[in-house]
Amino acid sequence: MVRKTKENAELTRQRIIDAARDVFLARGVSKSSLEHIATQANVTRGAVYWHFKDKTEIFHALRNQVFLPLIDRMDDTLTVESNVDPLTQIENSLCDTIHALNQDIIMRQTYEIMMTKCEYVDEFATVLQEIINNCSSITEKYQLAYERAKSQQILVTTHSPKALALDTHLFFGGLLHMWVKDADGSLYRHQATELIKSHISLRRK
Amino acid sequence: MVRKTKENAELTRQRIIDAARDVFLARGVSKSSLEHIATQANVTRGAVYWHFKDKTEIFHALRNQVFLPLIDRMDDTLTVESNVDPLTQIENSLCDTIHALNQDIIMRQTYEIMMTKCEYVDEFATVLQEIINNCSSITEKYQLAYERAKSQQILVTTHSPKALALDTHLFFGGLLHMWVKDADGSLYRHQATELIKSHISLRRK
DNA sequence: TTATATACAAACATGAATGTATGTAAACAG
DNA sequence: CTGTTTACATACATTCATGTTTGTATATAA
Repeated sequence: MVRKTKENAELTRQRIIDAARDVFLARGVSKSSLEHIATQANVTRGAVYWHFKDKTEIFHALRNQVFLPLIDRMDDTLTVESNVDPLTQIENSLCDTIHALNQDIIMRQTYEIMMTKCEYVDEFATVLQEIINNCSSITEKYQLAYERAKSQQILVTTHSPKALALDTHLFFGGLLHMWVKDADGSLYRHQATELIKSHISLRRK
Repeated sequence: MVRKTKENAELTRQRIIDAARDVFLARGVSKSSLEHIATQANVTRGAVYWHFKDKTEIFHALRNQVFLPLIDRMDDTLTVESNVDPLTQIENSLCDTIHALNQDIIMRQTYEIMMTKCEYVDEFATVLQEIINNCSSITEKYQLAYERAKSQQILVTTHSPKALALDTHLFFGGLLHMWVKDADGSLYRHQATELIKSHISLRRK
């Protein structure tokens, strides 16, 4: 009953990734065995080992499916020439991410895994560096936007675009962490966009 | 060669906790076996099981040794009647925490374990709730301080103390996360206090 | 001084998880 | 139509972690 067609094989590969997300979320990455994942995907470990070298490879596939598109998206809202002012651009970028988290279960679960169900040691330690690098590039985008805002004279004059960019990035990083941990939504999720707007309006002249 | 005196036993207990911190940091909590911890502490698993029920109990002992004093300390800087203005009080509270992180290896390592080397599932899931609760109470302290600042008319008038408190808390949460991840210190650690001062000065009238 | 509880070490039993090796039916190429 | 490769399932070997049990020397209480 084996030897599926190519498309069918790709489908089981995706099923394994989806299963891994569920299992990682429920048991944490390190306590998830490949047997758990295989069972959840209705296959055996044989199939898992056929498609992936080990758990780490599944983890990266899982992560990339969500984060690679996301980075592109943030770039879009921030760098594209648009008719909205730069401060609104930043605001939109942040709100857009929150909106995406609200809509997309997969994205939500993936974030939760990365932030509270994974230990960044050994083979996962490199991910931390990737995260740092991403943060730096995002902060630069913020800074550029704030500089545009400054030249348009809609920005407070007391602070440098760089300092404001870092502050915004740290604020949003913190918000994401609390958003994820606030599972019932009562503390942060329900007012996330308001917090963002408030944050941005604080630096509008 | 066994049966130490009471003080001596308490000493090995502490040695086990210290060993666990090292091992957790290097291998992550779930991949740390009690054998690893015992070896690092120069005892056998027998000693570990004598002092602790299981790994979870070591984890909590580890955590409490750092976080219980820390919470008290934050309360002190924020609530004590002092001669500095409330905005400076908040600033000092944040800077004080950063300063403590810089000075205290144990605190630094414990933070790192909690933020990047632990999976919050099963028995650790309750810790997440504790974290949320702590966050809420800290945010309240910020809010009270901002309200005092408002009544002293040193606060920007455009934003509510509550919104500012949340923004500050999210900023600082984000900063702590990046501080911990920025192991070589080049990106966030070296300018942490400046970022805090900049953050606070943004809301000074 | 002796009995008992303490503070461990050492041995044992069990259960999992991993990686690999082997088997196999069906897709696909020629 | 047939050989080969694909996409898995199954079986095997090994390692490792856990919890418990038992042993034991010594501090300590009575």
